[in-house]
Amino acid sequence: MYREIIYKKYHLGSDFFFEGMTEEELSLLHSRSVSHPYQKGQVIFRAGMTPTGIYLLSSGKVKKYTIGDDGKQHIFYICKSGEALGYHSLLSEEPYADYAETLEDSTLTFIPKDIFLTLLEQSKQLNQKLLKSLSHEFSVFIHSTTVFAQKTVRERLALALLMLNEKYRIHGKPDNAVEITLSRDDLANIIGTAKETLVRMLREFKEDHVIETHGRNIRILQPKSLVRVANFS
Amino acid sequence: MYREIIYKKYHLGSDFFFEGMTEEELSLLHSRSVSHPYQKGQVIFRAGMTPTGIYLLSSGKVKKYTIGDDGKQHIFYICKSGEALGYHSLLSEEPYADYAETLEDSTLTFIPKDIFLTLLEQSKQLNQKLLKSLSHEFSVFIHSTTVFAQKTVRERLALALLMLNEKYRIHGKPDNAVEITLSRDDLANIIGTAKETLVRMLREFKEDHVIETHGRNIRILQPKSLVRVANFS
DNA sequence: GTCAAAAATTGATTAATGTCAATTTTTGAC
DNA sequence: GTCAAAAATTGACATTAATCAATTTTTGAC
Repeated sequence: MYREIIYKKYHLGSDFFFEGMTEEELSLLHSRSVSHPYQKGQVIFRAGMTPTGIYLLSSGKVKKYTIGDDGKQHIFYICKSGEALGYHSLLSEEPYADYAETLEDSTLTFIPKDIFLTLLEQSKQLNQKLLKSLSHEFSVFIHSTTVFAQKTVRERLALALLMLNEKYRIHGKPDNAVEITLSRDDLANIIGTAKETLVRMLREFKEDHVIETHGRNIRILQPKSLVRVANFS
Repeated sequence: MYREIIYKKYHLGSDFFFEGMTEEELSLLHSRSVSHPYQKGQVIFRAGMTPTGIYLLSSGKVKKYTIGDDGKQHIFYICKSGEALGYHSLLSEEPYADYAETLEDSTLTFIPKDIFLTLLEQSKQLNQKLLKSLSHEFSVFIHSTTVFAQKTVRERLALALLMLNEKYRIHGKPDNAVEITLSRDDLANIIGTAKETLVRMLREFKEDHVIETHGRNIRILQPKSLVRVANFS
């Protein structure tokens, strides 16, 4: 049950954008799109840059973040394979508002601006999917601001772990095999706290046998305890 | 200078949706839209309800909020006249994710779902404006989450006051005549803190002659001091 | 496997913010 | 204007989380 809620409240839904297109549309899409490997830690785009197209994440993981006035990253989203990146600024005709950076070796497909806009012009379906997805994002972001405005660090950590458990789930493998691989700094920057505070709370969850760690990797043993800790409905 | 930044980072831009429409489109829009007065404190829609149309705020102010798991309001946006409400859930085909409630006596125009969707079907311009506005909202919300994740209560209060100063500005009146009228509870629920903490910080700002209060009303004397306090760029 | 660099962890302390319980002020109806 | 109810303010205290300074563990290149 909680899994559907996590999905609904944390997933942006930019996969599906290019589903159900006609042959013609697909061939236009592929005509000038290029696939490119990225190493772990490579920046895909930066805040302030002008977009020249959009990206599709074919494999790997990408963190999306802003950099606050004090220079610290705020990671507000983790993309997994299938999701699109960079369409907001293309559509709003504004420079990028955020940074995108790979968390592991990844493959991205670049779709040039003119191709994407031509497709958008031609495909009523793509248009509707974008409108629907962007409107859905609204609910994701107001949930997120509410969590930050009202929940404690412990509660936010519990929620983040549940969210990451879904992001790192591997299709076809059992639930309890999920390993969350993320630096402590990144995890702290997801929940908006100091690394030291994060580490202390992880230790508490470990002592309560809610999670276990192998090196930096985290495995969630009792998701339902996290739901309880998060005070989450 | 800071005023433009505040506008860019805090304004959703749903005014303009119906600008520049053809005579035909306008007459369709007006054919079945109804204007209706709302008293201060009336709820316009609630989270979980299914939308039956969208609203245009012709006069007055509306707070948009969620209710957190502990029952507290999180006010994430203040609408002023000209802005639209409720279009997200109509477009995402999901129940309302938030509450809308008038902060003062207001007038709202209701546009039924079928009219709005027909217009959307017919007007490429409306379609593009929605896509552009919804994408822009993304930048507003990630700014907002970053502020909550990284800034102190004092900094958030300074930012909220600057934002409200723009919202409560009256066209044609001098800047220093703006009076922010909002209950302390509402203001606390905007910045995500306890009412008592908010009151203490307001007192500090008062002692530093950055603001002055008349009853519950707040007048900003030195916006630039607030920019400095907010550590804001 | 080895080893240096990077990352994670821990401890001690300080600072920020929340909570609870009065008390005072303001508001809005009459 | 009057007055009760609602809202705002203040004080004392508890709790949460941040910071600073070690120390230990892990990682990744060789």
